[in-house]
Amino acid sequence: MINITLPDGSIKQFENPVTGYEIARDISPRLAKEVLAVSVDEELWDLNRPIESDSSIVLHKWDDKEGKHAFWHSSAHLMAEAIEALYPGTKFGIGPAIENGFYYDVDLPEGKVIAEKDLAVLEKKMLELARQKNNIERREISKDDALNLFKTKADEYKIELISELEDGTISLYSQGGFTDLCRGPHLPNTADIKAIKLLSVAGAYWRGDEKNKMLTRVYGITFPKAKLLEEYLVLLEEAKKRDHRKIGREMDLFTFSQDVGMGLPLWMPKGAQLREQLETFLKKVQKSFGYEQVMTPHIGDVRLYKTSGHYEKYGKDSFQVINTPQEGEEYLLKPMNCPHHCEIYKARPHSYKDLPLRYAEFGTVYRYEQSGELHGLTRVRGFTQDDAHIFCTPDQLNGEFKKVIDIIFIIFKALDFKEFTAQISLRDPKNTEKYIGSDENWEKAERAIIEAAQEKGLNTVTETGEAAFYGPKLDFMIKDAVGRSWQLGTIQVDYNLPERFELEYTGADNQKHRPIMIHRAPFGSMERFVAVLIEHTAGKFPLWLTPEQVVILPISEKFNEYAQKVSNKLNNCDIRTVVDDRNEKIGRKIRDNELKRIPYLLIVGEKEAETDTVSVRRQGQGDQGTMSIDEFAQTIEKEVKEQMTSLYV
RNA sequence: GCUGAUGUAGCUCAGGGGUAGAGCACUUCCUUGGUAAGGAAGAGGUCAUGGGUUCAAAUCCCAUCAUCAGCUCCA
Repeated sequence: MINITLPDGSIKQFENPVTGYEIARDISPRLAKEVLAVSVDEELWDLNRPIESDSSIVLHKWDDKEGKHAFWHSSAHLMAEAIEALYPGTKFGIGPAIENGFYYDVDLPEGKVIAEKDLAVLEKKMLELARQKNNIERREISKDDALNLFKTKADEYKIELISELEDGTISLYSQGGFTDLCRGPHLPNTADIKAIKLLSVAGAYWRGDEKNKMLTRVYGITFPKAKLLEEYLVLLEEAKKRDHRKIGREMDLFTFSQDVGMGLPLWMPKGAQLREQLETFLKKVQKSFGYEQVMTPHIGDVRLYKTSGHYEKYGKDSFQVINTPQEGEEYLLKPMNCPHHCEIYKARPHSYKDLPLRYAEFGTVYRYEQSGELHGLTRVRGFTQDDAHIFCTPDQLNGEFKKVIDIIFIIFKALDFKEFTAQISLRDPKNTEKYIGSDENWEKAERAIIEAAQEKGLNTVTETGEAAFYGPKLDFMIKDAVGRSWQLGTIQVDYNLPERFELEYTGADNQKHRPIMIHRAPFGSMERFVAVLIEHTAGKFPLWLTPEQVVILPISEKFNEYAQKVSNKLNNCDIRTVVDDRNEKIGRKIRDNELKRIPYLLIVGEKEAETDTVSVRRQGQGDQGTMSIDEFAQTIEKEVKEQMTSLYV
């Protein structure tokens, strides 16, 4: 008798060894149809692998991660089978499932290439093979047998992988005429793969090491239903339409110039307006949390970064030292604001009564990024951090840390980021030379973060080895409107820089003590944040933030003067308004300004000019009727105020 | 940085060893209008840069630069 415990705690009993598929069928035929893989005591198994002892199981369908994973992993095998059929003699590297789909790295026979245009043929072959409804079968073999098998195929990649495996843990999966080394799990049959799209092909080094041979990597995605593929392709299109580089150009927000240099964004008036709005908002929030603005220059003496440790860690890979012509002094473009802020702290003696001190600065920093890493506003060489450093006592650390989390919550709420997770990044204990500072301080800092995150009830994941060199981090990742994840804000606890800079305060005991520093940037960088915001909103920013809130459209040039009067009036109420006085018909002006994502359009003609009114059109909602100028101004003020006050709740 | 693709007007893109193309945007004129494209004319390009091949190069070759994608997801 075998007892199978289901996730709801209920137990099913079976006489003989039973497979995941059989259990699903026992529950309902519909479930049996949909189930893709099974977790047996938290280990992922194939559906048709017999369970021989008492276990807890979870059945995975398409809608959970494990189900998709098995589906895509099998799809990778199906693609490999198709590649082997079309390009005999191909050697195979690895072919995992990834977040959205799968890839396979292959080494094609001499003289053969797979180009974008070949993907359609490959897709067709995959569908043809899937329709053969071949079972995917698992087989466990000894290490020697595995080695021999792939030696006959002369597949040095698989041989390399096998030689690193323990004997007794090696499994093969076969479908049709194709066999691959694989841990699994897989679908029972390739026939479940109904819709296939191969997305791209690119080079990738074997095991990610540029000293190794470059293999051909083919990316693809598959679905159990054609409709799901269609939806996915629509989503891809949508993501493409939201590309901040495209929208940034369309909306005249920012630009790049080869003559200024790569990765150095230029903010145009509307983009600058947007940034200013964000900065004003954050400054206001921070002020209410007791922050003080400071300002520091863009360069600093090399000694500063030697003290902080940045020079040693990043100096070689950074923008190089700037020398003064006469004295030969050495300066660096600042890659961080923290050393400057430490010097501000140091400029005066401090009592425990002064703490916490919270120094904030929209500080522009410059970092060398490899040319191939640059990407729009999300990866640049010069950017402005919404930086602040909190100097506090050990007693204050937990409270201060939690207050920073509150600020981040306010920002996410203000900008409608509803879904987010937090990542606790700890140091890699096996690789301590990557970090500065004592073990004791690291432990304290890591504990502080874990506790604060817990007390705030954050949904966290923990990654070891992802810490900054001077301290552990709590990073926030948001999900945007089309489901993509972005890393934004960061909070870091740091015991090390205060030590390196010999920061002190006098305690109640009249002794010198060392403050603790919190580094934090809720937006991360203004550049990156604006990019994410553009992609999240598709350029349709909330009213309080958008560079142009209102455009006035005179029916004909006869009413330009009235339009200008209305515009002046609204601008006096701090409503950002312009007049579209082009010699065009009203339909045209509406169309153009809707496409420019203007929230409110005001149509003014004879009727309105006579009665001091405006005809209001809300973006995407059409005609909203007529109201007086004052009434409209109040509506806007109210809407903005509601958006802003909801931010502080 | 490495691998590959791309680079033609402000934008989106066609073309292609022998006088540089379209649509949109822009300028001027006509039109003066009522809720998503009125009409006409015009201007705008050393075809990324530098070399080479050729009677002739925007086109073919090489190099450089930039942009895009991948190189981070590890059977």
